[in-house]
Amino acid sequence: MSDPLSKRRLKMWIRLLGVTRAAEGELREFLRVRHDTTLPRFDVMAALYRRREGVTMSELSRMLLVSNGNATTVVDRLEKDGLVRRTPSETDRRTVHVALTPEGLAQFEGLAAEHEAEVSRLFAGLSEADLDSLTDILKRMRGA
Amino acid sequence: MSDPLSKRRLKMWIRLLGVTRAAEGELREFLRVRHDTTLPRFDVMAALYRRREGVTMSELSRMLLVSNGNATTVVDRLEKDGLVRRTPSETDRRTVHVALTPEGLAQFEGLAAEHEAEVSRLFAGLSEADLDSLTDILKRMRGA
DNA sequence: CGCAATAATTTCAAGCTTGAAATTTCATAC
DNA sequence: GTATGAAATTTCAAGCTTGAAATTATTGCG
Repeated sequence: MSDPLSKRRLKMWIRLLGVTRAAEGELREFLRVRHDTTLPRFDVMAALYRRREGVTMSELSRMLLVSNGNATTVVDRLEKDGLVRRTPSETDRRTVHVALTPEGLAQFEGLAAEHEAEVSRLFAGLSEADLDSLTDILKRMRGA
Repeated sequence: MSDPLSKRRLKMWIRLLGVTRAAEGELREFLRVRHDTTLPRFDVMAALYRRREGVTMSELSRMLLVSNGNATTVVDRLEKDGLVRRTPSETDRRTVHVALTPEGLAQFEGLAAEHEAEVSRLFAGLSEADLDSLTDILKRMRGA
């Protein structure tokens, strides 16, 4: 199992983790300093922005790859701040729909463009060709 | 700022985060189920394994890209379990050296090969050529 | 129908993580 | 040599995260 290919995959994973953590750190600081918010809050709002009609708690945690309990607490805090709203489902009383409030939508729209610019700045070293091959590889990694 | 290249970089980042989180989730489960440990504990032990002579707390948190306070608490727990040891520096009384104990070393060596195999399994879809271009791109992302 | 299995969500304890403040020690510039 | 600033570590409060247990609701099988 410790063939050269396996070792290379391990080195790649360590490198990948380093790049991701460094970028997350920069984005976290950006969100904190410039917008007084956090990465998990941003992630939830971005997911709700993409699905304007709202999602269930389970869908939300699947989208973000976090546990149900985690989604609950982040949504709790956003709801207390008036940025998202829970609505009980009409057809299934176990289910809850979450969506951005108008305030949440407004805040996110004020954030999104700057966030995109920050991400673009972080990865300014990547050309179109880099993005082509990287995207191709990432797609195949996800499937594996 | 919202040119097509910027949008592509953002999509790539979201995809990258997805791949990383999915892999982290699998590794976390692997460590929990098969070795009764966690990702941050593993990360610390792996860093100390690479630097067998020991590192300072500051070096450790720089290596892992975590805050000093975080390194302190993870090392606290590992020390309580007898897997790492703190030693005061002889030349600078502010500084502390951390290193694996013999027990820590033995445990990590029992873990390392299986961990590598698991990582390799997770990224089995990547060929040598993929690793070439991916490594090249990741190197340039880190510098940016 | 009745009930067992499944599903959606929340709750909970434990651990992780950050960023800021506090503590102790060292370096250096007068 | 003394004070001022910088550095290494820990502490702390707050928030994040997990995984398991608890709760409530639905489904489907007999």
